[in-house]
Amino acid sequence: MIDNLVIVESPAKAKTIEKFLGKNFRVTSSMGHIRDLAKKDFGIDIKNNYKPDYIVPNDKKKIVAELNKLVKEANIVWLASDEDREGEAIAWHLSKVLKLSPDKTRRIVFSEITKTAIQESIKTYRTIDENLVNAQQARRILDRLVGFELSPVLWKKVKPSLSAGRVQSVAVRLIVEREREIINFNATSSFRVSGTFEFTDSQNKKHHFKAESHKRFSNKQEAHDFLVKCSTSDFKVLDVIQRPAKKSPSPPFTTSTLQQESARKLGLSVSQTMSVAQKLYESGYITYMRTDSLNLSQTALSAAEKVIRKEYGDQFVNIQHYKTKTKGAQEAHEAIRPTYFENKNIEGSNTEKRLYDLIWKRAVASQMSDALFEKTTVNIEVSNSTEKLVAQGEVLKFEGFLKLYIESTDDENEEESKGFLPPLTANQKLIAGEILAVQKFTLNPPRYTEASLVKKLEELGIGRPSTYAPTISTIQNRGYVLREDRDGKDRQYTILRLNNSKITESLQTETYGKEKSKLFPDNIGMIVNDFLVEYFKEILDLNFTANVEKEFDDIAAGKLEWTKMIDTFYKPFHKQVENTLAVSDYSKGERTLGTDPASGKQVICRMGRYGPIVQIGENIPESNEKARFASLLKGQQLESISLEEALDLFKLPRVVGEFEGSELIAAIGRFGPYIRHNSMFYSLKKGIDDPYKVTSERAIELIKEKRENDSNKTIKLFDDEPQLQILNGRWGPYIAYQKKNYKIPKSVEPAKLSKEDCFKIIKENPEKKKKSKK
DNA sequence: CAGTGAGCGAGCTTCCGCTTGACTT
Repeated sequence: MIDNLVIVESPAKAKTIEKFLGKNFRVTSSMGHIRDLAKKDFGIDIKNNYKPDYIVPNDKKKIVAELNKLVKEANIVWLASDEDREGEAIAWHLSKVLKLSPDKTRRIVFSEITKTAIQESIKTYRTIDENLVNAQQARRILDRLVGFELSPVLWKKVKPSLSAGRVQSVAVRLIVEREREIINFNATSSFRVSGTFEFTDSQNKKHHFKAESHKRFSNKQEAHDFLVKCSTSDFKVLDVIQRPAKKSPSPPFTTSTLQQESARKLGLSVSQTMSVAQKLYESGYITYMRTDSLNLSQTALSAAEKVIRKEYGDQFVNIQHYKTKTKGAQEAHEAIRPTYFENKNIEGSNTEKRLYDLIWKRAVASQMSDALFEKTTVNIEVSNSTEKLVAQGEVLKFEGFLKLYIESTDDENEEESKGFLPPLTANQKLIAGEILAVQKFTLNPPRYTEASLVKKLEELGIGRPSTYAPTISTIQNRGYVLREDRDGKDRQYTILRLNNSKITESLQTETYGKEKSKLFPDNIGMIVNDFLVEYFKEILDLNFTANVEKEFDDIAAGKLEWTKMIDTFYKPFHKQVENTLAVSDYSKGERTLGTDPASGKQVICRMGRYGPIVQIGENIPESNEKARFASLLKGQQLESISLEEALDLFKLPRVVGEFEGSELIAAIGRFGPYIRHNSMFYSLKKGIDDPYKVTSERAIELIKEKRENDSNKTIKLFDDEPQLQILNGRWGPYIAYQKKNYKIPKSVEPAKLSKEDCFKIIKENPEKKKKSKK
């Protein structure tokens, strides 16, 4: 017999709590939700006032069976799932599925896992809050209705297997719209003037420093005019303004900020971060990693305080409570923090250690004092101009939390850190050194990274800590969005240089637009987005989630009937679905690019069966006219391809010449440009060869080079067994036989292997397991 | 891996949020 059975959501949490509760309590876990809507017929009886059809999914049956067994033995069952909408629903589903009688069931909640909080919750148990459960049911059913009605519309009107939903479709929209802003962005430039100045102080010591113009000069002529004035000007200090400044530490991590910092500092993707954090949590090193709360428990605060006092001293301590500002935050947990602040280091993999270090530093720093600075601004008078130059300096007076932790930013063009300024006073005469006017271009809005997209979604109140990583994966798996690097492009900028009263002009080259691990919309993402925005404006609205959340709050407060809310939403929505099916065309992102100068026929681009294509002319059976097709290259988008680029696609494959009686053909394939000869493929060299221009001489050179390499590749052949080869590969020597490759054990010398030895290795090699499809 | 693009149609796909392994590489 079990006196008290406590059910929480996660096994790691169960283990911790069991320690706090003593012998009369048995703690187990439900592993999250144990029931969900059936997939058949929506799992909702729409005609019967949206009656949900809940089932226990197969992978939860085992857990439910175990729980049933434990419940039978228990006197009292304590439902201790999280203190939020989903947690309340989990408790309710448990009570239904396990058929818990009200007299032996108690609902408890605690928002931090500490002994006092848990013992307190046991004293203040309650019953299940039906209103809160109804708010969750409304949330669940709304998501199911939206997802399962919209997705099939896409199957019929765009492409099978696509998906749409309240969260993912808005995520895709953000990326598509940002890309269009970037495509339509026109960089403008202006000139920024900066110079070095020199003076000698009363002790005869020389100092120099840098200052720059407040004003940006809109063109070269204006900048030049200013430099001309400077060339005959005297310079002196107009005034020196000093003011104190401070910088406060960031709050401890939530899921979203952890994902952002871990991407910036450790280069991890959103899902990598979560799986490493999961490991740390299961090992008991950190608190729960899916949270939107900034709160730290009293116990945690005291522990942090102790560490700071010991390691840095009393003046570094500044214990404070952070308040969550995020829309729709549910605050069922603490912020992410080390379980034991005393543990500065942990055991584990390299990545686990580094992520733990980040979490530890961030949590400790959040309880440390502000960093104090003194900022100095020096205005400099230019005698021949009304423009002033400004020098700014910053001196750190007290390190505070900066001793431990500096948060990174996504801003790639952050101001370089301001340094120390020499002691300047008003009226100090200055001698100008070199003065430069440098052309600076405006920057396009930044593309999203996985982590900055999570940040944006969180700001909009869309999605939850447990779904950020899966959502980011879904939109990539559907092909809506690609995570890619892009090479930068070169551009020239002008520098005007004033030195010894002479102005010289020079051109320099800079790289811009280089991208690393950024999210780009792919063709299908843009087509789906445009379709959904056109026909389902309300759901694609960035505020849709925030709007329905208000109604969920009303349901939770008992002010609104959940079925009524769903009905008000569903009736017009469903009508719109039917209307869309009736009126919309098949959506393939078609765009007319212009006319082909050679044939005078129309050139269009669109989505074809195997991907995006360009098409010249049409298939007209009566006149025997055939359309010509060409696939877009990787990286080209239907959205932005020009007529010229489209026509270029038809120039390949191109016959370059002849060699050994066979044609040399240049083309571009999946792995880049190549030369085909006798059904063999020879890659063109990146950055050197151009498939449109490559000559037959160069092609033959490449073929000979490859043959030479291939002959070095061969270690041993067998006359009586031509299929068997011993070769040298990228990872060392291997055996190739019937299109399969086999590793050669390190202990043997490849060249000495006999035919029999090879077959023995082949036989002993374990058959590779087939990739199982989920 | 080096190309394709018509049309028919059975049977399938799909949501968000709460969890942790079971799977590969």
